[in-house]
Amino acid sequence: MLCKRWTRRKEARPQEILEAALGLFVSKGFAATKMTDIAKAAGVTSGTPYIYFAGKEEIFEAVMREILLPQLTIGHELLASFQGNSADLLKAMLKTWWQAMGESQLSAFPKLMIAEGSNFPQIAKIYQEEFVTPGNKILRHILERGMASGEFKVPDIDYAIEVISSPIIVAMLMKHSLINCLPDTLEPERFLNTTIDLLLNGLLASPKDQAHE
Amino acid sequence: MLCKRWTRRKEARPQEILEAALGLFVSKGFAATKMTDIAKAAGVTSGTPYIYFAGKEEIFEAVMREILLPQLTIGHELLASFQGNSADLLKAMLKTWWQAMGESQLSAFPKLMIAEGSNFPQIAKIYQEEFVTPGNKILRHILERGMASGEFKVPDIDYAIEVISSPIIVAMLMKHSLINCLPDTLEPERFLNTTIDLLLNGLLASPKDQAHE
Amino acid sequence: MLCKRWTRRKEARPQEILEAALGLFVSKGFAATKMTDIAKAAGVTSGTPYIYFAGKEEIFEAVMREILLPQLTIGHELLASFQGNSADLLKAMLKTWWQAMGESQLSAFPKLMIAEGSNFPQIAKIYQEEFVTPGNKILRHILERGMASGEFKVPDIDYAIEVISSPIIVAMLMKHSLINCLPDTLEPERFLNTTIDLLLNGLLASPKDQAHE
Amino acid sequence: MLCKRWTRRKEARPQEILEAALGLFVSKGFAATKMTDIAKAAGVTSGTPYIYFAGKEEIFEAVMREILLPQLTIGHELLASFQGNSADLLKAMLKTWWQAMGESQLSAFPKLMIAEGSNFPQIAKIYQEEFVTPGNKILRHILERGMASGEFKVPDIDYAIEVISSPIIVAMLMKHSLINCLPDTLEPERFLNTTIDLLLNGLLASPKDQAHE
DNA sequence: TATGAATGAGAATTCATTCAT
DNA sequence: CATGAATGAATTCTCATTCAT
Repeated sequence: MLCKRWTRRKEARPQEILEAALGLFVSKGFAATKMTDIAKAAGVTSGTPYIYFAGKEEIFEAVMREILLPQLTIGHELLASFQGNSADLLKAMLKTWWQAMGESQLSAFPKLMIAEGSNFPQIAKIYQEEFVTPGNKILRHILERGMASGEFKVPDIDYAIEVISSPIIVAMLMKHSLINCLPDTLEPERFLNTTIDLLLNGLLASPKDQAHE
Repeated sequence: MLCKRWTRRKEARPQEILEAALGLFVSKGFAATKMTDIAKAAGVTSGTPYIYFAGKEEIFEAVMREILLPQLTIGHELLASFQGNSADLLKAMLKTWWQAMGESQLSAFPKLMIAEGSNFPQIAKIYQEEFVTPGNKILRHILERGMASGEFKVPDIDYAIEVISSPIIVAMLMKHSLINCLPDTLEPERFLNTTIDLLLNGLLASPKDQAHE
Repeated sequence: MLCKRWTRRKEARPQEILEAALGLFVSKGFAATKMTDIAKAAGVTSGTPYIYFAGKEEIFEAVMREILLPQLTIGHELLASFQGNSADLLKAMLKTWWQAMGESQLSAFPKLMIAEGSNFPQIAKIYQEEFVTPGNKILRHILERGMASGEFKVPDIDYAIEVISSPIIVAMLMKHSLINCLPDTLEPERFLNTTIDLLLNGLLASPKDQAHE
Repeated sequence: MLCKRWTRRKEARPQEILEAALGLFVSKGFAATKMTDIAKAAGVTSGTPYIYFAGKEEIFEAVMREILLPQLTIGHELLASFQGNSADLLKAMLKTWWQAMGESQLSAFPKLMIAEGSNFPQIAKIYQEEFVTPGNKILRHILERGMASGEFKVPDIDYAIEVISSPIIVAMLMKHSLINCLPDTLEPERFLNTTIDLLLNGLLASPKDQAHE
């Protein structure tokens, strides 16, 4: 309190505040996170966040812009560089997303948006337009690639995109909800593999399965 | 003072309050719903809900017990009475669930539990134990039925259940979140059909597809 | 609720309500006693007390008038009929008061008046004028009787009255306060005897003591 | 918004709040004192007391700890330093107590504890254990000193303590109750003198009295 | 008379935000 | 820039009282 050992680079402050805020939003939700807690977690006092941000909502938005949105580039990079068939690309993409988001604090974002989205339409809009839609575009690209090569047969591409992304989204939600949690805890590896297997091969037993494996 | 008081709906009151509450929880979330709003929406004044329920949380729980949980019987009835192959049973079950929940206000429950579950572990527990788990059991039953008849090939049944239920859950969430909403609005029929097609047949083009259709 | 076995004499209602109220005031205090509780304890429903009394405060006043004040006659009767020396009369009077009030629910009255008196000056005034003052007059009468006979030597009669009544009052308060309660519980017999001994003989050791006992 | 905010009394605030609270508790009782009143009386707004205290009950407890309990040391100091006979010590002690409590706002404490003790057993316990019991110990000490020197003859020491303290307690109660108040107001000097005279010499006229005066 | 559902003013408490220092 | 004490609007919940039946 009285002694700050080393004078902080002031330019780091906003980033520190955003990281503190993300951690708290993740663990307690937006409404239950007090500004004072964010300040404390960032090592400053209650008034300081207001120097950099207009209020709690703006911090939420900034967290999204500064921390979440940059993750999309990982998907684009994978898409641009991937060599191989489309099934493997889809697998790789889902795994990449899980690693980038599911295994980090960012997995809380779907929950946050679902919980608070309707209270903050402005933020929901940004999330939708700058994260969900681009993400869906990547998926669409993969599906079209697979269809073009004759590898995939996609019944209804707009909706298939939603179906394909659902399991990953649900897995992220489960990490932050107490609920839905199978026996006890989700094993991501098994979950991802099962997801990919089902999405590629379906439930129906058939010659294809034998052929494929 | 200046009132009509007592239009003698009496024993209907609790139900009216629960319905009003559900409507508000659905549209604004639990935290953002004020007790006064519930009262007003039910056509009473602020004190009345407290005659029947101890507080907001208890209203939430009652909504779940009185309105959500009874829906499970629909699934059980379908399961008991269905004659036909397992793929058709799965289709029928997903359609039934969508009709019972997805097309009613109950579709808000997944959202509510995700948003508020960690604040009300007691309620989350009931939801999990009395709704999710029984629902999963029904799905497991269908999968086992299909496996026994040689119709299904299920990679990892515990996780497959989660994967299969994910699209429906996500569809419900989308109805109440502003986000994720493809172009504009979800067409449930197309969504369901796509879901079922993908889950049964997978994405991969193959002889099976031709065979099946 | 639905069946009242025997139709109550309606004239008994107000009295029943007052007795129920006294019991609750005694055990929970005035503020913490809800009108609904009084009604329930009297075997009627929440609206009924209002047929007979204007409100909670009026019930309090009525309890005092109907139940407490009549006790004073016991003191007057003792005073009128007592034959013997004044020390014995004082002893008898203190014991009588203790029996009439200390050992009944009425012992709660001093506590109630102390706790609530300043919120209900009207009631405090009645208590003062119609109970305390007459009680003090009785004591004064006894002291004057003792002084006239040469039995008592009273330093300052107005204040002596207060001193003499204090231990009984405190004993009543202790019964209703959790506090002050010596080792564990007060033995009224020992307390009264000690009070009387001290008030008559004082603490100082002296020839008088030997002479007296 | 339109404020002076912050006249920087800072570390004085808690004390100011306690003093404001004591004043209000004294004049209106605990239940009738609203947090807003305390705040206003302390010159702050409604939220400020909650910065320093968890709620009304904690303020009550703090008032007792910070303002009442320290008074006991006065009694201990007198006991330790007094030279003279035990009757004079008893007189001195009663006068000291009256000055320390009876003539200050602290005289309201017996009333507060009687009125609210049963609603706050925790606080009543502290009052009993840290104030009443130590106070009684001091009295016991004086009585034992007088008995050892042959000056006092005490019939039943446990109960005598209660009898001896009763008049002072009642006097404090009278200051805060509207009731019991002789003609009009109590003259403490006369009350104390009468108390001491009666407790030492008793009512009975006898040779001792002549001898003593 | 009696009922008891409903009223609604009132009190405690919380916390995002401000601004004197 | 940073502080952190103070603000005060907002919200939950209580209960004495009313009055349609």
